[in-house]
Formats: sequence, C-alpha cells, structure tokens
Amino acid sequence: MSEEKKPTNFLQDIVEEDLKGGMPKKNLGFRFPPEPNGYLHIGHVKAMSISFGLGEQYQAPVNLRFDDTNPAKEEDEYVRAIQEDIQWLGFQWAEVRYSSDYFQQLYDWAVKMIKAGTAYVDSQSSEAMAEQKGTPTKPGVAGPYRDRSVEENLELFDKMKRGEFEEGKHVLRAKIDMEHTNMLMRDPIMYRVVNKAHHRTGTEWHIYPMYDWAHGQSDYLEGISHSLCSLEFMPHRELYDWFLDQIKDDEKPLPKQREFARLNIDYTVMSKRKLLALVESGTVAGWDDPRMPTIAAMRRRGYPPQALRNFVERVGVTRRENVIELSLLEYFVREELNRTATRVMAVLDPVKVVITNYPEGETEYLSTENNPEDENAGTRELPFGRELYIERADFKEEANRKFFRLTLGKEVRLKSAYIIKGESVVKDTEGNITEIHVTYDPKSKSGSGTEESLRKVKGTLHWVAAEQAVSLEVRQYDRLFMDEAPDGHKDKEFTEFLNPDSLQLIQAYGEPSLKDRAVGERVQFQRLGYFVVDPDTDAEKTVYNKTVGLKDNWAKKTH
RNA sequence: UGCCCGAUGGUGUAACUGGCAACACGUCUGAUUUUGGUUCAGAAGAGUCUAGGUUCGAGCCCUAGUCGGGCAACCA
Repeated sequence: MSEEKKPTNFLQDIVEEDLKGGMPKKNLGFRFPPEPNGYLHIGHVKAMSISFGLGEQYQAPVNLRFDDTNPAKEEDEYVRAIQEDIQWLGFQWAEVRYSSDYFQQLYDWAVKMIKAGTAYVDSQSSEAMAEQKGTPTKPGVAGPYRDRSVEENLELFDKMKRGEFEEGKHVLRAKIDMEHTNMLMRDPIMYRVVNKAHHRTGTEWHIYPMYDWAHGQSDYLEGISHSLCSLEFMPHRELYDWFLDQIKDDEKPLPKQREFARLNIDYTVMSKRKLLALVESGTVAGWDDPRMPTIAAMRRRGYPPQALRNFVERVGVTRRENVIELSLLEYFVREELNRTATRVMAVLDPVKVVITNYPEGETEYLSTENNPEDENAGTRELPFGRELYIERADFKEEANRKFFRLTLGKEVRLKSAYIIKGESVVKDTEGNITEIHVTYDPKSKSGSGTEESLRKVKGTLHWVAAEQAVSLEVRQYDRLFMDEAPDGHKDKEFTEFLNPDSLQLIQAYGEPSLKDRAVGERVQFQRLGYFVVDPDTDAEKTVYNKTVGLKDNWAKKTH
C-alpha cells in the first residue's frame, strides 16, 4: 500500500527549502526554550511537537533550553516539573542547556559592542526612557546619555556588573535608531541591574540580560538553525537579526527565527501569568489541579500523553490565530482510552435494588470482559448477590418507550449478569425511593448461551453488589470557565467567568477491583466515562478523577 | 493616524509549480451492539472577506479596500 501523504506545514517547507538551498543537513538544530517560571501547558505541547517533531524528522538535535534570564520569577521547582512533563509526553531532547550558561559570553559580547559604539549605559528612570521612546505612531527621541564616551560606558557597565548600583539606576542599551518604525529597535535594553539570587548562578551576577539580547545569541552558541516561536515574537525578529549581526563571526551559520500561531482552546485561559494567579489565589489546588490546562493537570486528570500529541498534530501549524474546540481534545482522549481502558463497574448515584427471588446470603462470581475493544485484555470475576446498587437515573416507575432502562413491569439486563424485571418500589415518608424490588430470571445468565440469556431486552445497566461494594471518592470535573473566551473581554477579568461547579465530590460505590488499582491507572466506569486513580489515594480512601464522559446521545436529545 | 501579521463550512486544517474545494472534529439520519460507548453506512453544511485585474481557467498571481490580531514591560 502506498503511504498516505501527510500535508506538510509551512515550517517544514522552510526547512526543506533551506536544505535545497544548500544548507547541509548536519547544520540543522532546534530547541525548546521554556522559561522556568511556571508549568508547561497544552500550548507548549504544540510548540514541542513542532520543534521535537522536526528534530525527529531530520534526525537533528533538539535542545531543551531553560530561558532563565530573570531571577525574580524563576525557580528550580519549575525546571524539575518541566523536564518531567516533557519526558511524560515522550519527547527526547539532545542536551539540557540554560541561558545562564552563556552569561559570561553575553557579557563579553556586550563589552565588545560598547567598544564598537553600538551599546551604551543609560542612567535615566524607566519613566523618562519610556517617554523618549515615543509610541507606535510617534517616533522616539534620543536621551541625554546616548552619546556617552566609550570609556565612561565601560566603567559604568563594569560597576553595574560588580553590584555597585541599586536596581533601576542604570541599564545597558543597544544603540540602534530611536525613530525606527519598530518600537523594539528604539535602543532596546540589553541589561538591567537585578540584585537577586539566581537559581543557578547564585549571587555571581548583578546584571541580567534581557530576552532579546539572550535568545538569539543562545541559539547561535548552540548551533540552532531554526528558532521557532509563537507569533507574538514576530516583531522581535528584526532585533534578533540585528543582534546576531553585531556578534557573528563569518564561519558559523546564523540561526533564523520563524513564528507560528500559538494554540488556543475555548473555555480556557492559556497564559502562564493567569494560571499562576489561579494557583496563588487558591482558586485551584495547584498547577496540577485537574481543571487546569497544564500538562501536569491533564496527566492527573487521566489524559494519555498520546492523546495530547495526536491532538496538537491534528490541529496543525499555521500563522493564523485559532481557537480550537475543547471537543476535539476530548475526542482524542476518548479515542485513546476506548482502546486501552479496562471496563469496570461503579455507581455514582446509588439506589438499592433487592432481587426478591435470589437466595439470601448467597454470593456468586460472574465473569466479565476487561475490554471488548481488546481481545487480549482478558476477563475478571465480579461478585453478585441479592442486593445491588444501580444508578438512581436508571430507574423510573413509569416511562415512555424511549427510556431503555429499568421500569416497573419491564425487563432489562444487568451487564454481565442476569435479566431482571421491576416489581415494586419502597419509599420513605417523603416519597423518595429507597429500594427497588425486582425478580431475576436464573436462566438468563450472561454468556450461558441459554435461550433465556439470548432474548432481547430494551437496555443494559451497570451495577455493583452491595455487600462487596467499595466506597470511592469520585472527583467530577467540569470546565473551569463558563465563557468561551474568559480572557477575551476588555472590560472584565477572566476570573469573573469561573464556573462555581467545576468540581463536584461524589461518594460512590465500586466493584472490589477498584480498591487496589495503581495511582494513574485509567479505567472506564461503564456507561459513565473514563476515570483515573488520583495520587491522593491512600490506605484510607480511594480517589478517582473523572477524565471525560462517554459520548452521550441520549442525554443530548433529552436536554 | 505609522509599522508588522492574517483572512477557506460551526471549529481546525488541506488543495503539487493556477485545472471546477478535501480531511478531521462537531451536527443530523439509519444499522449493529449485553456500555444510549465503540463500529459501520449515509446526509446537511463553505463556493474560499470585498471589488477590480492577469489568464482558456484563480482559493492560489497582481492592485486597492474591508475586517481581525499584534507593536509604547528594566517580562519571556
């Protein structure tokens, strides 16, 4: 069979053209450059998929580079978490690097620029500099320190480095063009004084490079050929190239920055700043709260790594802004889980069923398949007895013929067990049903092959034997925000759209096997959805998180 | 009153160097089913932002406009 040709995206086309244009394949290099100031989210999966994907395609190295140029925001915890997430997704980096590895080289280059007259120390307040910078429609003007002598610049810069100044007193700026149409070219800041400890270099430095000054040079030092980033960096490209021009030697090829549109998903926020705010305010339990769009949260929620990768691959890569429907992500999660998750029985909203013609005190074990989608998944035994639990919603005293569940006088099958018939109900003084009395057909046992077992009934219910049922804490999640674009309203804070019912705690009953499943194991509660064992599980309690529900056409129609 | 991006069904992406718009999700039918899941069969839904132009022929090329996004952090 011929392979189906996958369409290429514009970034692959760029690489391909560079190769055709004579770039040796061995010069190819990519990088994934997160700032360790928060956890990675689903948007980063797209970025990773692009750069790691290209690396895989061309067998070129992909570095993991922590862009750690701002000690005020960055922490080791994030470095650790980011590596864990990347490994969980299955991407492989060539080397771990840090922008801070290059602080000395960057400093030396800065000195060289000062000597060349292309960088100077500015000693004004940030307000004054902002004033001189102009606006997008108004050109900037030169500040009073722009033409300081090389000697004075060198001396001041050296003192900045040695920690002789307070933060904010001086900065080093590139001398480009205060009237440039691109604001970033109006003498951008290269260094600022920061008297804080850095997570790796400690107190060695008192000056730290800005993003624009560090990023391209780091790419250059690592031999990155294609530095791929999101659209917001588009205007930075000009500066990126300008800085490279100042420091390049003629031997080494220059990296090129290219931009793609970042991933957005409806009903969610994707900025690290906003996610941090949710964590710090206690709105969610942490970066890995299953309602968050972070990789750690999705892992805890039960999303398989392959589902995330399939998702971002399907979404594609272009330069236009996009908002993906959450249902697409959920589709890939279900697709993966349908293939792999063991089917189990659990009842989330139990009501007791008594089989009046089943012998009291007796228990039998029934065989049930682990996964009808996987022949090799095997079977397991389920206890069955006179008293059971079923879902409250699976019974109505009377119902129309569209109701494929238990009613009085009609038959349904209990999954992997027997056919039962509703006979009567017991109610409390307020009229709530406390027990449903039914009779069963002993000859209708599942898989027995008897004529009785083969007869058609209008529905099949899941159930749990009351005596052997184990209690479960089930955490059912709904979307965190009720608005399609929580951060898309100019006059409203995204937090105004928080869904008050995004977390529902449920005490449920499950079959015995649910007690001893490993943390992280994903199962399907039959007819309900996919669930995963939460790390909060311990000797006392068993906790399951709802990953995603099954598709439910009936609920949709009756809604 | 500037500069830079972008514009294809509800959503996202395709359409080789121009050859009568495809795929996935979603929606709707029907079949199968011991999960109202899965699977299978099928349907509806855009004529590609607008107006000109080039061409035998334009979603692809050109021009002008419209609309959307971005650009004034000692963040990345």
